[in-house]
Amino acid sequence: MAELQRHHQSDDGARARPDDVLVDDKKRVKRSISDDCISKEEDVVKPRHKQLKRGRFDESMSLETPVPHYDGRQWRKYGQKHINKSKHPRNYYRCAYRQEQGCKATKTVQQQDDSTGTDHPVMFTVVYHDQHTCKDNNGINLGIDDSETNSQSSISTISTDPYGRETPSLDGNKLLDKSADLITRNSMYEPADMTVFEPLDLDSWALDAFLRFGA
DNA sequence: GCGATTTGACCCAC
DNA sequence: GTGGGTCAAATCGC
Repeated sequence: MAELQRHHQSDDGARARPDDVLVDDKKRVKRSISDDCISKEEDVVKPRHKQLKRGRFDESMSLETPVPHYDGRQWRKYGQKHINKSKHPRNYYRCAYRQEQGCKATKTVQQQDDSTGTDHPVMFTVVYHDQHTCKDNNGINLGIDDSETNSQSSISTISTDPYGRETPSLDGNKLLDKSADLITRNSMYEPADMTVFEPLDLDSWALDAFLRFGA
């Protein structure tokens, strides 16, 4: 179904973009300009954010979950990338409150290659980077620092459990809704077999996610 | 119309 | 040189 929709969309997209060539041309022009006059362009166009790559993150935690989106946070997708030797693309999400509150939390979600069989629920590897420094809409700090009480409060505030179908009390939780919904439907009655790969250096944010999935 | 998502390009670490 | 994380314009959907 999702596949059909995707095809449908891409078909639509192909049809609905009579100016594809134009767009490409624009991009090409833009690129060639920047190639030709790099320094000049950089003066005019706002400089690209410094892109820090590997080793950027001080903290990260990975886990396997059939419901990568139900972690009680609001995430905004900012990228998708096909990863070498991996069947499925990796999706990149950052905290929805990044702009408002400067929350640096990000996560990557990648479907596992061997999870496409009918016997097992679709499993995703979710890697969380950095910690939430944001507060949710209720002004409750979803971030870390005070570990126990904080994780408690966030759990009680956002009683999210894919199996209980209680989602965060954010009516505008459109973020990630469709895919999350799909994924959840696919797997909501399956046991969540969670594996934490890293030593459990559980800050509350990690603990929060961990508890949420019924570790 | 606005906000979210998609997607190709860019850029840096390895 | 390659892989992978991020950006940002274009597009989509409500």
